[in-house]
Amino acid sequence: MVLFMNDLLLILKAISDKNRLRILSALLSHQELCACQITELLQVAGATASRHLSLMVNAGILKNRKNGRWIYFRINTEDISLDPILKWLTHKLKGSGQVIKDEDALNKILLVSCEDLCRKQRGETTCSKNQTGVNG
Amino acid sequence: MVLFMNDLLLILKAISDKNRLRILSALLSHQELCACQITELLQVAGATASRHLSLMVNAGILKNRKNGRWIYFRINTEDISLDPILKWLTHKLKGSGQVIKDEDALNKILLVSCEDLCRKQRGETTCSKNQTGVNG
DNA sequence: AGTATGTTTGGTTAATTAGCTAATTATATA
DNA sequence: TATATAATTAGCTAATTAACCAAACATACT
Repeated sequence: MVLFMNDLLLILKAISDKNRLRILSALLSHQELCACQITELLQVAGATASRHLSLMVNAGILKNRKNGRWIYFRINTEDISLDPILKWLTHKLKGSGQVIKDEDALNKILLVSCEDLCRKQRGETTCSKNQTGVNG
Repeated sequence: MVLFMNDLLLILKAISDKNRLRILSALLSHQELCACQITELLQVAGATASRHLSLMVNAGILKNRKNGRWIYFRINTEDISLDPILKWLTHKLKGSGQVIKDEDALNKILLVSCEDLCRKQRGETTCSKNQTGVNG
């Protein structure tokens, strides 16, 4: 039960952004993803992905787990009050072109180790400088 | 089925704003409300309420009906794919202090005719100039 | 027809936010 | 202990958005 409308707004704002919806969609089908994998999927600066992720964690939608230098994110399944909206989103997202493209991209990303992924990202200043990678 | 993530984002953005969530909450318990009643509830300029309402109509969440000079808004119950999220929102909003306050305010607003409500609103330039009214 | 009036649209401003780079923090390894 | 490195935070800029007022539009009434 949410006593404050603001808590609900935190959740809603956390999912009403294209990149954050893409993160959620990715995690709906992959359980756990590293920050660097999400960075690679979105093709944004690592700091930007981190901002999105912490916003979603803050809203209670995601949880994270530290494993050495890597941090893995997953959907917060402990809060069962989120179940209905997650189910609704899953249904609404099914068939979306963006989701299909992301699924493809993710499968390629998952073939690369986090070490290699991060090394690649270190080499790039930002995604906007068109370089070939697992995603391009 | 939403083929474009953008359609879903339209819906999500339409409900991830405090004033729009208040509109939705009001319509979840009152079926149909006039633009001037919503303006009075939110205590914003008529133009501002109108903007919020048209955004929600555009997202497919609300429908409107013209009755003479008045325009009545209601939740779009024809799109049954919205049912799950409306139900979830209803549940999440239950007990919220803002919703309770709004419910009180609405009951007072509904005692006044739209004519009187609009006359009152015409007298005010904006809500910020503290005048006594059905809501204050 | 002309006037009154509820709502919407145009135009502006202030606040919010998503993105970047650079600096910092936290962890692993030489 | 020093270095390397994944992720976060700080600080900035550009884009978006919510609010206002004023003007336009649409409907009702004289």
